[in-house]
Amino acid sequence: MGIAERKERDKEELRERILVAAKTLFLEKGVEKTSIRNIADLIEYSPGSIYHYFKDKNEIFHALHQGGFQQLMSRMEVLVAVSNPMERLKRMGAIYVDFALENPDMYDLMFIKEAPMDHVFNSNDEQWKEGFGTFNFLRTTIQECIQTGHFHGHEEEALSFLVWSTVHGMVSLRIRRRCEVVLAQRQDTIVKDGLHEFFSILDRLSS
Amino acid sequence: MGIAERKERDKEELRERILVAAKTLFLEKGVEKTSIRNIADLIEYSPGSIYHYFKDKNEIFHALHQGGFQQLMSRMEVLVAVSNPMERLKRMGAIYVDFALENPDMYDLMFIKEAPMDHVFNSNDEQWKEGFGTFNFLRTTIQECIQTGHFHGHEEEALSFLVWSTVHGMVSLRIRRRCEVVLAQRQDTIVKDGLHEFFSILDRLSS
DNA sequence: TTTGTTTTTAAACAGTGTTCAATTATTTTT
DNA sequence: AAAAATAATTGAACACTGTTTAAAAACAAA
Repeated sequence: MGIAERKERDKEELRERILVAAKTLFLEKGVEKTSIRNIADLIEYSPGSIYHYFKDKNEIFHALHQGGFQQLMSRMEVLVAVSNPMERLKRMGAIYVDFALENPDMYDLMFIKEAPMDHVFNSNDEQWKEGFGTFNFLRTTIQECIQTGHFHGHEEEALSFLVWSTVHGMVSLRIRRRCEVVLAQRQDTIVKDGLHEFFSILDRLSS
Repeated sequence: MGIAERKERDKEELRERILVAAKTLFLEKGVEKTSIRNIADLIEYSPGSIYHYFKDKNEIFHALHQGGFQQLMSRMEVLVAVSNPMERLKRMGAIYVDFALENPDMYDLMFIKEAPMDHVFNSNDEQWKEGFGTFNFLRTTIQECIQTGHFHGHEEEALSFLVWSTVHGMVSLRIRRRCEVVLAQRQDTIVKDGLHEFFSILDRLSS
């Protein structure tokens, strides 16, 4: 019965085409300003047919949201080879910032956009555990830092949140263009410079 | 000619009523989900009449945006009485975070939403100087910290950006509900706890 | 070829921001 | 006070939006 399989493939292919079109438009014009009709036009199908592949617009967003976490997670994989937890922590920050600055729109989708977070939260799919996993990786790294004598007197969970917030804050201020008004002359380097300051603070806390 | 003045006042009053209604709805349902018709309903006028007082929905947003900066700035005013720059820096962070958590939608409007940045940037002078002023206040405070022997080896501008990013990161992750999935059990306290960790890091950098 | 199932479509619904000619209210001039 | 001029307000219309649904088309199985 190769026919059922082929139909399955065809269906999966069209689903993928919708996703590609949606991603293109989302990253180009933003989620809010992209309509189902825009997506339908791009793949040359009727608006209604999209609802055969996705329950609603949120589900399309959700699918792309997941993809982003997988990308970020895969970038982090090289870090398992870094045994020194302080070194790993810093490299993690650099990877995070690089990912955000190289894929600002995807980062926006993942961490900034007013997203259908209800959907993400309610979907009991294993899949958003990617995001969970990335944060947990940060937590265990910081735990190791504490175990090896760094960050004395600090609480692991709150400190992890603080570290995440610091890198997120820098890239999101940059992406949402809040530095432009206030730091016009060094827009391009300010995030890297800020990260550098952050590293030097971390180093100072080690000794 | 008191009539012209009275008309002027009446016009200003209705403008204000539109702003109040818009703010109520924006903070209640979000900017995107508030329609001009909703605002018109609330003040019992027709949708079209709103366009006599504001060019478009963005201009309403923009007016509120400005108001937000003035609010934040006025909260900061008590800090001129704090002479110790390190103490002032910490109190500043606390005020910033409190403002954000007490007015999450207004904060969202000011620092997270992407909509009106072109408008803010293009709108001539005065207006965004509020924002500029607040950041400059942070910078001079940090300058004083450096002058009094703190943050040795750090560069003032990048460090200021880092500090801003840290508090912004925490509150924006909270406001955009990115902690919920990953820090479900202590959502309500995580920002305060994170800020506490931040303060203790700052203290450690002082000595 | 006929039946049954899946995919696709066009039309419709209720909503959106915005524009505009027509109406109403108010002020100024005669 | 009546007429003219000006300003404020309206409701209908336009071109969109996300989503639903009955009907049509496409296709597989009998």
